[in-house]
Amino acid sequence: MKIKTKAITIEDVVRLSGVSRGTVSRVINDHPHVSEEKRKKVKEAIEQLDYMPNVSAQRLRNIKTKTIAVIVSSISNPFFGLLLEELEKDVIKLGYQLLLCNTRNSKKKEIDFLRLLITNQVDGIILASMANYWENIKEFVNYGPIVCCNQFDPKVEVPSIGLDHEEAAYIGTKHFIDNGHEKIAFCGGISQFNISVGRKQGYEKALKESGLKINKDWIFDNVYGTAGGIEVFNNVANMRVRPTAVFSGGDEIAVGFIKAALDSGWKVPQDISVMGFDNQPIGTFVSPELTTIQQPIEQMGKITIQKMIESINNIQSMRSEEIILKANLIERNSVKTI
Amino acid sequence: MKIKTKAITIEDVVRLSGVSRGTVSRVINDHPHVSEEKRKKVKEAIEQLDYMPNVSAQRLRNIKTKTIAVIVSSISNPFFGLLLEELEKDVIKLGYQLLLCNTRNSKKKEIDFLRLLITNQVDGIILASMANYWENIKEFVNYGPIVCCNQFDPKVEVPSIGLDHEEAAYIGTKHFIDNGHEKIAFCGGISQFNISVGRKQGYEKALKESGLKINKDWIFDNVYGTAGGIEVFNNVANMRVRPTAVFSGGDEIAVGFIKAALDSGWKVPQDISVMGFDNQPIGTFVSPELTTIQQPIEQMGKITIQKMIESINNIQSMRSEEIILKANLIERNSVKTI
DNA sequence: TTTTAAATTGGGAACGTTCACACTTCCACG
DNA sequence: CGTGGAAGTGTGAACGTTCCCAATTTAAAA
Repeated sequence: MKIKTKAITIEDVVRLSGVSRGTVSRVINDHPHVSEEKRKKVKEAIEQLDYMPNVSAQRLRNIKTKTIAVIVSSISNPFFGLLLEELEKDVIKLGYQLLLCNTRNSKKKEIDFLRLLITNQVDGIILASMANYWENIKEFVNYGPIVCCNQFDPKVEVPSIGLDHEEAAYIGTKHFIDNGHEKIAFCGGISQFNISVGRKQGYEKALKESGLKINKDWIFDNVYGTAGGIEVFNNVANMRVRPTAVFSGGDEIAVGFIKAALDSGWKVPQDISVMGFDNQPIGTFVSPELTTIQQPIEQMGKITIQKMIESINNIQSMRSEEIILKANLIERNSVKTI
Repeated sequence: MKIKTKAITIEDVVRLSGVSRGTVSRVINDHPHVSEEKRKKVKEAIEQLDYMPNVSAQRLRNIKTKTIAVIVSSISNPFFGLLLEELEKDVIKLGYQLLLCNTRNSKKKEIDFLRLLITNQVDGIILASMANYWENIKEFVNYGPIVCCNQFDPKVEVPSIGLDHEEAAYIGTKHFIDNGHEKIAFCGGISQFNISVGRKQGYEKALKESGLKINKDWIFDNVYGTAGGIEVFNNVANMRVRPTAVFSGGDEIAVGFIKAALDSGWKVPQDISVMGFDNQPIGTFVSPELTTIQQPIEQMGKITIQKMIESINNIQSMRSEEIILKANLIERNSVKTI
């Protein structure tokens, strides 16, 4: 390969255009108080030299990095994939870059990533998953904007954008009830902070509202992945009084449940109805297609970025603020309807 | 929030430790020629002040960013999710960061991202997907290391790590043949550069080797996603002479095909065998579970990072080099065996 | 015309590092 | 006891910007 040539700097532009460094800088940054004539000259010189400002120097001078870090627990989790896709799209439009921070739920890694804020390597951090308790993170708020996305912790002292999990579970459970189901089971998904708690409340609320009894045997906690769904099915299959419907805390759980049911010769939704959560692509790949709850990921991404930019531009605005989004019911074929 | 306090700089360490700036810098960078006594003093001061070097200043001085960009066409594509997970893991270990570049197959965006190299914003770029032809990208090689991962283009003049798609398709097709299948269909997947071409060659090679005729009607090109799989099934269902096995260029295609088959009352694999590609999680969520070809993503990530680091450290080593990995057959239940 | 304000322009200083160089000290060796 | 070289240390310069301030020009108001 060719030897990397010495970079073109602002001084080269100065020489070619015949104006001063200050003026060139003003042109680059679209500042006022530059005559049209010189502005044109500078632009031509920049064009001709294919000059691009050195970002490191700009960062050093400005203390702005035009970079935002996103902390997720696992990039390969499809939910985060979709969320990242959304965040990236919005962030790029505004001239920012996205730094990928994958924690695998390591508390230490999360802290290391948060330190990016202290060292001025990023302008802000989006916490899309949280491995530590807020107590252990809160100090970082002093070093730059943090926005939470996808989860709530009532203690959090920054803007949080997330789903109303209680309402989501309520809608789902209500959908069962409206279609004549009275014996409804609930899988809590992994009890990540208070997401599960909220969902269970929504589930119970819907039951109570319709005068249905809550049966502890039908509530499963810490169910995770397809394996978890299969396990739940095995439990259900062995019950004397079985539920006719299962609200599950994730599409994988639902798919696992359905798979186990079909494998045991059951018919879905005739013998048992199942509802997923998250509206992941898998839901349409299976038969019957999964009725599920959809998170408004696009909206979540948009608002997160908006709040982040606001926080970056006006450090005052970094206050506790919960933005709660509504879930959507996606009706497909895994729920027996009237 | 508290007002962001003025950052602690090397000068603060100088004052507290009572040595010179140069010595502090030497301690920070683990350079020799520092007495144990002063080294200790400096370390204590750093500890006490919780000092962290300003990365922007280091970058400006060093022209090293300790950041690597990864260009992918879509983060939400599960394959890239897995690959990113792997890349991130290895990169972090070496003290680098990962900048996420999502192109959505936009040629312009890809070019914009490649420009990060020119502006010294990253030390290197991993091209995990390629929206442009190599001709239009090659100039960027002059500005820093580029490594290709996940695809080959014979013209590419940098290290490339990828799957031997020809062999992968050969293995898959052979598996059908070894289990008594003689009428085997092929879905090419999206014809992304020469991936599809290689696969088709492997498919044809296996057939020829066993003296089987190639039937053009059974070769489907540009099939994509579950919808594509369904479409292929509809085609197959209407044939007078139907294949008994389908090799598909992606798990989604395979799942779509199976779904359509089951919906039409077919039995899989009794009535028709199906093989996927990529070994995505979906494959285990469906019934029958999908027999598929697995890409060695972990290995691919590891080697990619290794080549990238080599290229960064020794700019000479940036030459054309193809590293071809072997695929794995994952046997599950979607292929009728003898 | 004179005064005043605004627009335009140039150049020094600063951002926080690391590097190159110069200087001192120390020790080994003849 | 002088000499050479290595180890240890401090300081000025440089990396490439942007900001601030002062100087100059221009335009508007009186």
